[in-house]
Formats: sequence, structure tokens, C-alpha cells
Amino acid sequence: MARIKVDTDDDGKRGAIVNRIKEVARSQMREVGSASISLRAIARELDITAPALYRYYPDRDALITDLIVDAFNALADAVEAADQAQPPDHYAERMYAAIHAYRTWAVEHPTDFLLIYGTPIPGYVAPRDQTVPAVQRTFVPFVRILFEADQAGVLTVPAEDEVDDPAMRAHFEALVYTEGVPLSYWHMSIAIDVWHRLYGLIMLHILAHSPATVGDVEAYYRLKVRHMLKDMNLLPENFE
Amino acid sequence: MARIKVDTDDDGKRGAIVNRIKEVARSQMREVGSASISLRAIARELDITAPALYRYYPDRDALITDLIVDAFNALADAVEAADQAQPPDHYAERMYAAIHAYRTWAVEHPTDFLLIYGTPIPGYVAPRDQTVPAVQRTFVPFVRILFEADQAGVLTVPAEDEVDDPAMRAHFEALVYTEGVPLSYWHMSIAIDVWHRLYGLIMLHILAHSPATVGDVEAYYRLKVRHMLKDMNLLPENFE
DNA sequence: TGTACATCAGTGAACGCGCGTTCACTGATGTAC
DNA sequence: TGTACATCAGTGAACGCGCGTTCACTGATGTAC
Repeated sequence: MARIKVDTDDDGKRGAIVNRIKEVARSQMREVGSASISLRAIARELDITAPALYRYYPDRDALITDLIVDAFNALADAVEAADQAQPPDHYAERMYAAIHAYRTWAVEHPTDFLLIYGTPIPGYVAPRDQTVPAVQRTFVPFVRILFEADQAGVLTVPAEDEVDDPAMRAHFEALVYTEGVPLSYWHMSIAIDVWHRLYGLIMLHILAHSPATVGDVEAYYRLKVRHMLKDMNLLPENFE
Repeated sequence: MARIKVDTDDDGKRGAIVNRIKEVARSQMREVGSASISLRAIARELDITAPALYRYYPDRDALITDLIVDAFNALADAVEAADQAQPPDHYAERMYAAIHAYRTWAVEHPTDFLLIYGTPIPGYVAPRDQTVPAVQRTFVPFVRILFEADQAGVLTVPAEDEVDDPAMRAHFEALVYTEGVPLSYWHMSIAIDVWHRLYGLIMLHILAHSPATVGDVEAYYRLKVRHMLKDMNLLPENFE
């Protein structure tokens, strides 16, 4: 009885401390980079001795995993919320809101985005069973919007030869079945394409490689989003 | 006289040692990640004491800078060579060769690509005056091909509203003037777009995020390259 | 209500490790006369 | 041709630092009877 209570009581004092640990960890990642994350430094800032942290995490990697899962979930939350704030049958607005939320979260949390999508931390290996579900959450809204828009018959129809590689077609079709995603292979392909383009845009922005080539990063982003939405035939009428 | 000889003689014994240092550094980056690069580890592998390295580099950061500049130059060399191996008036073939060489180099040297385009090494700041010229070399072939193709009247002409953001248009036009790049703002914009898309493709591949979504990474790459080339109206006739 | 006991967050010392960098030095090489 | 000398790659010891993790412990809290 008491045991059960203790185990479940993770939003209590214990949970609060775990949250403070993660806060400090994130703030240090921001300052020195995720690769230099250090238990001792975190303990120091919390006015605690380093071994005390072992009450909350079995080792450094467990903390990193927790931070990674949190980041994916925060990103997914942001995208979901943006989608749901639009009227359900405004597919173009929903897609734009989702893309915009994804990008905004990344740009406002560059360290977290690099933690999940940048160069891996030396010596750390993510336990797939813990991260994969969180990763998937970040994709779900996009797929759902495309599916619903497809049902409504709003999406582009592919030109004959757009997805012409048989291997690709087979893979996308397999994805549709194994993941239970009710998207045509073509729209699957478009979703993945948009994700790739968005990713490139975000990373080059975060890593500060954009300004030299692109000048006004925000203007360039608007331009590129417009192209992506157009390619999906989901450009809101009053866009911009 | 003797002094001048010594200073210039960098391909001699001294240069050879510097090269061995860099080789070992690269091989260790491959194993433990660029963020963990360490002078002592390099010295150990060279059967030398760590302070001996200070004969060749004033500090760790100087070595990193050297590695970064080398990487950009190697990438640029690969792209240049691929371009020049094509007949000068085969613009589509040249563009494909250049893109393919860029991507191949990145995929075959993932650590070096992450060194120059991944999460920065904690505590290291690149001296722009040393890196910028090497960075620029990697872009030159693409711009040159586009320019020559444009002169030949082979490129796509923009649809009315494609580059519709006044800020963007102004920036691209400014780039044309200040960098002395004789490209129309429109083709400038397309070059940058292709680079962004290629970058996203490469990074997600190198970081191993592609397989889950994309399946056959090579097939997907071929598909996307095809799209890029098509967007530039530079798809070789016998492509694939 | 009062006492005995279990729980468990946090301590402090220690282990063994690696790091970048400095310093005074050795000893081979090769040049100048 | 032979000797004095400068050069400079590499050494070995040391500085001061930070790291993750272990271990036996203290001492407060709160529960059971």
C-alpha cells in the first residue's frame, strides 16, 4: 500500500527535484553545449554533492535520455497544440500552424533541438525503446492532417513520374501498412519530403550558417514554407 | 636566406609530421566524435609526449581549425573535380556530378562533414578569416555551373510569384553585387534552395534518422536529386 | 500518546582517470667559419 | 677538414583542473504498534 503510493507519487517532492535537476541540466547545455553536460556541474549549481544525484538517476546517460525524451515530447506538444487551435476542416491552416510550431519550437530551443537532431553526444547511445515513441509523436499531427485533407480530396495528385522509383514506392506502401498510417504512398512521400526540407532550414538557421547566404532568415523561412505548402496544395488563401 | 627556406619548407619533414598528426586526429574523431578530440590521445597514438605537439600547433583550437579548413577544401576539391570531368556545355551533367560529389564526400566522410556542419565543438570558436575562404570554395562550382547554364539560356524562368518576398529579392540582388556573383536573384535563390535540401538529406542520412522514415536511403536520394535537378531544369536526359 | 524502527535523501572522502598547458631540459642536426 | 655554435624536435615532471562513480555514513522523517 505505502509502497504503491511512493512509486506513483512522482509529481510530489521527488518529482519536483527531478524537474529542478533537468532545468539546471538544460540551462547548462545552453551555455556549454550538450556534449559537455556534467553531473558534477549540475550538483554544484543545485548546492548538492554529486553523489546525491544518484538518488534520482542511475547514471549520467539516464539523465540524458530523460532530457531527450522530454525534448521530443515538448516539440510534439507544441505541434499538436498548434494544430488543434485551428478549425478541423481548415487543412491548409492546420498544416501551416503545425509546420510553424515545429520550426518555432526548434528556433526557440536550439540546444534541445540539437540534442535530439544534432551531432550525437560522444559515448552516449540512446535506448531506442524509450525514445522512439516520443519521436513518433512529433510526426503524428502532420500525417493526420494530410490524411484528413486527403479524405476531403484537397491534396495534390501526383504527376505520373514523381515517385517513379519502384524501391521507394514499395517502401512507402510498406510504411502505410506496417505503421497503420492510412496515407497513400504519394502523400507519405510528400510528408517526408517536407520534413527533410524543414529540417535543413531549421538546422542551418540554428547553426548560424544561414545568414551569410540567406540574409533575412525569417523572410527566407516564409518563402520556403510557402513553397512547401504549395507543393502539398495546402497554401492558406490569405497566407502572409 | 636560410630562414626563408625553413619557413617555406612546409612539405618537408615538418609538413609530413603535421599530416600524420591530422591523420591521427581524424581517425580519433571517427571513433569518439569530434567533440572529444584530445591532444594527449593524439600524442599517445603517435608515441610522442603531449607537449611535443606544441611544436606544431600553438594550442588545441589551432589543430581543430586546421582540420576544419582541410575538410572544406577536400569537399571543394571533390566537387570541382566532378564538375570538370564533364564536358563544359553539358550543364545538367555537370550539376548532377557536382551535387553527387558533394553528397558522396559527405556520406563517405561523415565525421568531417559533422565537424564543419554539425553541432559545434564546445568551447571552440572558428576564426572566420581562416575558414570563410574554404567555405566559399565549396559553393563556387554550383554558382559557376548555374551561371554558365543561364548564359546558355537553359535554366528555368521563374513563375511570377515564386520569389515574391521583397526582402528576399533585395537580399539576393545584393548578394549578386557584393559577392560579384553574376547570377540573377532568381537563380541565386534556386542555388540556395538546392543547397538547403541537399544539406537536410545529407544530415538526416549521416545521423541515421533517415532509414526509419525513408527506407532505402540511396533510392530516396536518387529521387530527391531528380526533383532538385528538375526544379533547376537541369535534369540530364538519360538520368538514372 | 509514546516508543521502536525502517526508509531514504544527502554527505564526504576516496578511486582512478583524463585533460590542456608550462617549463627547464637534453641531445641530435646541421651550419658558419 | 675541423671545431664552435645555434637551432629546435622532443622529453619528463609538474600544475591545476574536472570528470563519473563507489562506499560507508548520518540524520531527519514518518510509519507501525
